Amino acid sequence: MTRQNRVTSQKWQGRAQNATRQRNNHRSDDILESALRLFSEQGYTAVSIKDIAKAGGVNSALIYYYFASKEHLFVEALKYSARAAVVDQQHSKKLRNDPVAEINFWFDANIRMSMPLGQMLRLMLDYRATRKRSASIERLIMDFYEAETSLLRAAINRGIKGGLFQQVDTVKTSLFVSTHLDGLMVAASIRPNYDLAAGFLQMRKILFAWLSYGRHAERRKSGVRTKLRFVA
Amino acid sequence: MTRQNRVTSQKWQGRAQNATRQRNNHRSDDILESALRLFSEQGYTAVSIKDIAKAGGVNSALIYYYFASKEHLFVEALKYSARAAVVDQQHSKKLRNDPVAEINFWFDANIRMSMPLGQMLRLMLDYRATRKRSASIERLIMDFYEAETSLLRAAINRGIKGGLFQQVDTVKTSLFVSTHLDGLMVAASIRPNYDLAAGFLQMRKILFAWLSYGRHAERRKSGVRTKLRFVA
DNA sequence: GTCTATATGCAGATAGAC
DNA sequence: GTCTATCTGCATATAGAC
Repeated sequence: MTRQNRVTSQKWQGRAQNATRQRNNHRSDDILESALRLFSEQGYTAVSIKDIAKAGGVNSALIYYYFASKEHLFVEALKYSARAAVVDQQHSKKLRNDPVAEINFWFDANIRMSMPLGQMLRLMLDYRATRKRSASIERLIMDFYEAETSLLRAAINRGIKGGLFQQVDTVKTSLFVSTHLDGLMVAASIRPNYDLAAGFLQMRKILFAWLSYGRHAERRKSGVRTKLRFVA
Repeated sequence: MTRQNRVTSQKWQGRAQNATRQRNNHRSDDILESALRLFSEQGYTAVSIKDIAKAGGVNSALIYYYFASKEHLFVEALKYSARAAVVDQQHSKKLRNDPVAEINFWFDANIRMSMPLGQMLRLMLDYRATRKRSASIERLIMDFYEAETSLLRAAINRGIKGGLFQQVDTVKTSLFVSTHLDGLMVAASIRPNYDLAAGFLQMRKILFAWLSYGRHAERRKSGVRTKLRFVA
């Protein structure tokens, strides 16, 4: 590693730490956003530094002032996309006593965030392709999927405890949904005219069927008539 | 298009037609297999012609004797992978009167073929990234997904007609499964230590729950006690 | 911080001997 | 059909003026 690499790397780490508290919208952000978009659209090797510079309206040499290398820029773009793709979990807290509404909210949030989610997925796939495993990125990926499913897992758990859902394995069930989300993203990327919204709807429908699978007989016996709000 | 391009292109088309009847294992097949493997592992732009030549044990110039360009080689590798990834549908015909067994067989076949399926998926994603839409490839992709789901759709249909399954939308349901398959493939590519077999099992479980959702009460009333072979 | 100019290497592709 | 040798251009990355 050259002297300049170390310097640039440290400088960036400093900026990254500040990024959360102060919203300094610098050229480096323009670069990151262009890089994220182009990398997710065309893949790492297909995109040149000059492409990114052009798209971001900056000089190509300036990229090397902010980032040590193309590789480094890619990693920072991946981190950037991870921050952008985390689904906002604030608004769902008021729904804590209604698991069905909470899960519906979670799906809506994922539909809204499908663009950054798809971008991040493509970058992660790209990352896996060429580059050797880095502990920090490995951690980033795991944390992302953990954040993605934690709300869902908690909501299902509350639903089970409240007697609304059957006793499913919450870890396996939320992993199932998370995997399907990945499937929706790639299907939307690959298949011509794939209806992403319909895909989400179908997933929700089948998930709720699964969660209440076997509950019908009981409900009928006990005379409880829960309205099935979630059936489309 | 230069003269050589046309010639090479025609020659290849000739070879491709013969490929089904006579198994002439030529250098061009070595090249295709190496190309498929490397493209699926590292992506189109990350792999050089010389990488492919080295992996296939041939001279890099020879690739241009068999293929007009790197682009052409990629497309042929995609076609090659599509042929390799089509799930064998012959053995399932004897199961025609047992939809559950047929669907279980279908899942097993997909697990067995997960490697070529994953390869093809990654190539298709790569194809979408840079290259402009080509009608023949567009067709290839649609045909592939049609072949993937047609057996499943037919089996579900028979299950419904036989009173085994509830009246689901067979198109939406099989699209759901197909989308989930994509999700399983990318999850296995991206996530560290992802358990692909467990993912398949969970999908199957939830699918069968969905297919018999609402049937329990009826069965209980009529006294029919179908053994739930499909529950793990 | 931002620019111009450029070093260096490797990629895709071709010519032509055998 | 298969090889060696090579052309051409573009990519990453750097030097250094302002």
